[in-house]
Amino acid sequence: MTSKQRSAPASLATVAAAAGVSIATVSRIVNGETRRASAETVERVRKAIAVVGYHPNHAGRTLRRRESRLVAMLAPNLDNLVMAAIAASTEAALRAAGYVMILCDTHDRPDLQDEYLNAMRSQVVRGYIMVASVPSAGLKDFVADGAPMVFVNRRPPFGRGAFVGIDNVKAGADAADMLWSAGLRRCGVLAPAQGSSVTRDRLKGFCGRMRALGVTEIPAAEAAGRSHLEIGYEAARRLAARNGWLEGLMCVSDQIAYGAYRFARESGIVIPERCKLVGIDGNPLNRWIAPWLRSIEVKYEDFGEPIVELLDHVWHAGGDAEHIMPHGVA
Amino acid sequence: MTSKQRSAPASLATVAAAAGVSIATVSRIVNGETRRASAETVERVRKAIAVVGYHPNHAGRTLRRRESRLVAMLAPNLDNLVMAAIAASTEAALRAAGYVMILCDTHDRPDLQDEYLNAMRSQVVRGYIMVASVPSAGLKDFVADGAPMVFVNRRPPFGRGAFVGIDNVKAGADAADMLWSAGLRRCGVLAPAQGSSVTRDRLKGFCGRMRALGVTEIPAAEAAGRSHLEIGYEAARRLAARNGWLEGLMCVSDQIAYGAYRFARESGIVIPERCKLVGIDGNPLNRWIAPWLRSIEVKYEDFGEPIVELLDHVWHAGGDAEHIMPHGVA
DNA sequence: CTGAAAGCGCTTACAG
DNA sequence: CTGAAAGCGCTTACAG
Repeated sequence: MTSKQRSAPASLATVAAAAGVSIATVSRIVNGETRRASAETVERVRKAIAVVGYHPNHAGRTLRRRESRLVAMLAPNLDNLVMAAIAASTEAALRAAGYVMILCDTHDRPDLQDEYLNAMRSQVVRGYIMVASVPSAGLKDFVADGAPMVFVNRRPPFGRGAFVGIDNVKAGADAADMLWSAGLRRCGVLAPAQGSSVTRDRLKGFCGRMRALGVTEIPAAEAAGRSHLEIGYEAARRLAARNGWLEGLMCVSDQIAYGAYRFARESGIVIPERCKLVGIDGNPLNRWIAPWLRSIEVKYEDFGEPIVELLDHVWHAGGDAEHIMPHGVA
Repeated sequence: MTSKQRSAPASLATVAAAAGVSIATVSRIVNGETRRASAETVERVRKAIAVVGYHPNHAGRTLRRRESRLVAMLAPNLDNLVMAAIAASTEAALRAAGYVMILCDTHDRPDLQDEYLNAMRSQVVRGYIMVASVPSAGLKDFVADGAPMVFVNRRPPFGRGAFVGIDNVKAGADAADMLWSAGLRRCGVLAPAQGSSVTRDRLKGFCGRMRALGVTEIPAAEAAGRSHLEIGYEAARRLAARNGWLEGLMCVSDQIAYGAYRFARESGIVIPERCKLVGIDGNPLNRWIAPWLRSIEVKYEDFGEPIVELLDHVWHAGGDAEHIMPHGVA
């Protein structure tokens, strides 16, 4: 039975004393360098470790090695299954490589992003995974300093950097094809007001393809805000007020489609009979409760591997790099 | 312009040399002890900090102080908006109190939970927030050792510990009332097979209330698995196969209701006309795309504050404690 | 095969 | 008001 009193935790010195060997020897054995020690010593140290209940203290190791096994992920929010899928897969890939991921919620705010960047540097993290980063003074400094970074979804805001994401221009074009091949000719677009590179590219791809198909007029509505749900609702309201209900709507993200769906329902419009919705992201909830939504599928649960690969690349080779993920048409 | 070469980061010693003062003085000023230094010295040090680009290294501080500002949250998954809301609010509350949260995804697996507990102890974290923890050997040891822990949603598995969650028995009873007051008399229950304390309490409350209302037969179906979506689908299938479609279904969680909804749709059953669904959790997506679901509302975005309060309690006062959160009937 | 020793960056009584 | 010094736990050439 373990005592309920908290005593000073055992250190290498405690183990060394218990085993009657030097600290250096214990350190080597703890770190798996067992071939350079006699079997008998290894055994004695192992026993001592169990007896005194030793657990390594990474502060000491980090201080000495000048690097930790921590990797920071900065994400704009957690309330989106897209983020959850990216975070979960990256966490798994990092863990498999022996790293621990710290997930920071920046709320899409530059000031919080900088606060976290500084906090993470103080933790001596080994790398930064910036999911949908926002341009900020601190980020600019980190990039200039050559901090090991991988950007996800949104492209590096200051040029340099590794990138993992889909071809958003193509995804937008595919969304156009989806509506077109369903026979719809008069379609609108719903998007966030202050678009990131993601939004811009998806719009560009969609409109480009539509024009190539001979469509000259593409009604569009935007709305500001942080929640794509609310953006979708408001943009749908504006578009309907201006252009009435169109045959189809291309929504820059599935969450925007969810918002548009709600406004349609409240307006007595039946989706998809009266108006077809197409989104981008392939939200995993679609097949369960949003069967009315057709979406460009992105396998965010596959992002973890290439993200860690690129981080590795940044560590060892350095220099820019990108990994474009495939997307599907469900 | 910052150099693109990475040089050794500035330490207190760098600053001290640049300012022509001792390391101790710089340390004091960095830590805000400015009243014990002359204004002139403070100014000189501040300037030196800016010039050499100093940023504190927490490894050194943690080693010396024998404690960090890190708090670990272990959660069974991220792919549920319930978790996202708890994580986001806790992160905000911790940040306001000067702590940094590390979010770990245990995938509801005892082995991973133990792996993370050990990793977090090595990071010298100051506390552990166990969201829906699972019983494990490591957890038992940590509890016995008196590690500072707050349990969320699921009760402490080994007796001792602080707890934040709702009154699940009452929530189950409220769900029963919801169906009853809608005039439904023949209702079934959908639940996960290996129920946690959450599931058990919700079922207990529901069945107890139903019996009190004179209902003697309550058809129930269970299914195993990790995904409540799939559990809901499968349990609905089993119940329908055994009892046909009932008037109403009480789903232990909203995610289970989503699963049941899909099975109903695939079976040509119209929800809610043919069968009413009641869930528990108040998933924020309901109002957007699941208007057919009535749910017992839980404000998970309010959990952060009491969680941090209880952690504080554990640190200072110690001993068991609990904070029961209210829930609503939407 | 093993150990003594230096040093990572920081804090903190203590002395002055 | 300021500094010299010890020490937190660990790793790692180096010597033997």
